[in-house]
Amino acid sequence: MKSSPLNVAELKNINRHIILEKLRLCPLSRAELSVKTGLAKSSVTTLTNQMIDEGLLFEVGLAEKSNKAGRTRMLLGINGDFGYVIGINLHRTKISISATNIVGKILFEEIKPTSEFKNTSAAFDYIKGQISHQIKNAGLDRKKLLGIGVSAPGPLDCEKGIILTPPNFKLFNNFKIADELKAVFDCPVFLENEAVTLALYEHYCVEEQTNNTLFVTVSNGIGGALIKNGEVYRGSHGISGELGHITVDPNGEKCACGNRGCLEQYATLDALKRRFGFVGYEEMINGAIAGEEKPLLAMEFLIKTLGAALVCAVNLFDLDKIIISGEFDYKADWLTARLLEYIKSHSVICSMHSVEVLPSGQRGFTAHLAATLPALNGFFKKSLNFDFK
Amino acid sequence: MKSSPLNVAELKNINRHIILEKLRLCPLSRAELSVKTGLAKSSVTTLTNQMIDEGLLFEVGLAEKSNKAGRTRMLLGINGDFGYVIGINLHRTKISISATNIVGKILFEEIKPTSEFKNTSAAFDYIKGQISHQIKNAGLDRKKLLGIGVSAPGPLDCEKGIILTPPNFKLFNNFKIADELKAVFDCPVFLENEAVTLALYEHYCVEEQTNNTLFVTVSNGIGGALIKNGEVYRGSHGISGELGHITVDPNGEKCACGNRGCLEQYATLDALKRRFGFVGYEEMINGAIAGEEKPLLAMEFLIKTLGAALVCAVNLFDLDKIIISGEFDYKADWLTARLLEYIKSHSVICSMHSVEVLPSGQRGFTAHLAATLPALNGFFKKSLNFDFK
DNA sequence: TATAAATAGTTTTAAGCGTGAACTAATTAC
DNA sequence: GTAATTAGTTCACGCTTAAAACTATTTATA
Repeated sequence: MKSSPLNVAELKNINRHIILEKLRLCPLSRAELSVKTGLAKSSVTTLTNQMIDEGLLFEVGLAEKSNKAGRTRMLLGINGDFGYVIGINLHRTKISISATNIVGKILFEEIKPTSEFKNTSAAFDYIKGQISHQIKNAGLDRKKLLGIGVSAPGPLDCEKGIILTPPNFKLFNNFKIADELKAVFDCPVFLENEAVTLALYEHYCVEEQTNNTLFVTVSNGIGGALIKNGEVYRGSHGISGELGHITVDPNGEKCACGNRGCLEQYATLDALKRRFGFVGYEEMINGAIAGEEKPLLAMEFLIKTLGAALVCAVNLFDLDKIIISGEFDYKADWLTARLLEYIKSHSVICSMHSVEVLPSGQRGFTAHLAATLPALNGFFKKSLNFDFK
Repeated sequence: MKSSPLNVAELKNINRHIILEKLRLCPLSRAELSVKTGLAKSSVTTLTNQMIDEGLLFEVGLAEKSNKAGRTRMLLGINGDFGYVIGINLHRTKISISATNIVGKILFEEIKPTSEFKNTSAAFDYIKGQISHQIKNAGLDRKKLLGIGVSAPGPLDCEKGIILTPPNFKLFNNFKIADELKAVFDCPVFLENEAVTLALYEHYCVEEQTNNTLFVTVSNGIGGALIKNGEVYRGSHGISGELGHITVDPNGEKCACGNRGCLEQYATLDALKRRFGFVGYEEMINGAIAGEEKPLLAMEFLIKTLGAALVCAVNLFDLDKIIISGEFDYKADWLTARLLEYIKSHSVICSMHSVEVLPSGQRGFTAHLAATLPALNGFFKKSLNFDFK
């Protein structure tokens, strides 16, 4: 109801963030910033010098001489030491805690199996204790903690920061994790599902200019995260992207969700194992690539079911990029090429423009580090959400 | 690539629009505007007085006395005479042209069958001529034309304002209607599909606070428009919401889109007629309400197929409201109640929060008038799209 | 009827913003 | 060594919003 109008202070804040966003990827000179942001040279000088004084930026050094006439550019970069963010990845089998500074340098990481904790308070005590301990251990300034990101299995209430009632994950049932962490560490807390954090990774570190990307993670369930022009699309309640419950076969088995023949019953590794009797995905995909009959059958089944759901998503969201992550992200080119083929021949959208299907290809980058990204994103986007209504 | 940073002029513009947006629904006093917008009283005075000078606002009159101490509020309202917008609805069978002023008062409307035009230029000449003629006829000032909205059957390139290649609609094949109209009338032109314009109607004139609403129109095809917090969700290419091609039966008939068993083959009036041999929808729905066996069977078929697609949309978009418009918007309560029931028992989302299914209930308000809304929306939202990147 | 209290709206003043023009700084081409 | 070119700074200016003191108008109360 109440709006957030703009005053001059917020105006400045917004322009500062526009500069920050430009510098996130690589150092730039003041002159380049002026061109790229549209701000006057003098304004860039004022703002950047203030940010340097505050320790948020620093003068990286003179750019290489360019054979062009004129003074050499002084490159400005984001000062990683300005602050750091923490990522907590709550997984069904393990809890991980990690930290990176604002330019993504890893400061610490630690993983522990969930089996070690007998109840919520034990697990949460561990989290609190470990964060404090690691901050001290790494010699970090408590005041420079800019935010905590938490990724957890859905369903979540991202806005309120509550882990609702995830199946097979009783450890944090109905847990107000954002409030709890805020109370202890006095910093912004961002709760997201794992697909969203991985999608943010793709946006932050891999992609240049994505338009409308669906990030699909396949594990126990099948999650989807939609990123539109760098923004996470959220439904009414921050849930959205429940890809796993697209109907693949209206006459299929009953699913816990109330529907029949949901994608999750067909296109997960477990489902394929059950149906086709494989042990691991490597066996399946290698066999399929080699052209063996049985593995090919299984993969065709996967392509047909997952493909059908993706066609539905492409038609509804008008996607131009789909990124596959999770269980099937191994020798994934074979799968993605065939999924693309399926989508191309089954979607109306594809008659109008092209769609890409890509493997996430970030096996070096673990999901637990991605948990830091919502906090990083929060820092970089901070105070940009002024409201029109 | 290039950003649009904020300067003080744009800042003012934004705050002016925040005020305008508040006044769109009902007159308010300066004091109330101050509270609702968050702007200081003095700022509201400055801005509103300027807008009054420009003729955009006017003093409606003193509010009714309220038994409270203090000076009586002077209500401010939007001055309808400030300007007007034109809406052109290009339908397969008819072309309509209409105009309303900025507070929605109808200034003129005219409908003509498409059969009267033998080619594109004849039809477009008619449109140009009629607009000019009607503007003159109604005694309107050409300079006060604030924008033209065009609704047309998809596929469209809304951004570039091009009608692409709609099936069964050869009259405007690959027609750059926005450019053509801009050249003649020198004002902003907004091209949208009909579902979007109707959804905007729902947002502008009916709803108070919608969050995530899917607007479904059923006619020859089945279109969907998603409105999130008053913004139309657009996919990568302004298409999105291709609800009609959600797969309902993977083993169904081949569809022109390349897929099998698309919703459009089941849940349109034509499809139901083919399958169940009815003449009109009235017959079907009245029979179903009366409990007759055959009509009930047909309606159950409709509920199951349309319901399945809606479940898919609910799961993906995390909707909280679905509005049904078009062919089935007659005695629609019966249908919407049953669709809701179906969705509730088949969607994961519904286990977390409630979803509404409503008939659009705007049969008084014709689609051709809705064509004005993109232009109106453009006027009210103007210059609010500053870019972070 | 007078007065206090409350609310609406205006005026004045101040602090802060981005900008453009004029400036200095540093480099290359000739 | 000089001119041309690019990078970056300084400063006056016009603009913004906001806070405080102000006027205007109403109700409650005595």
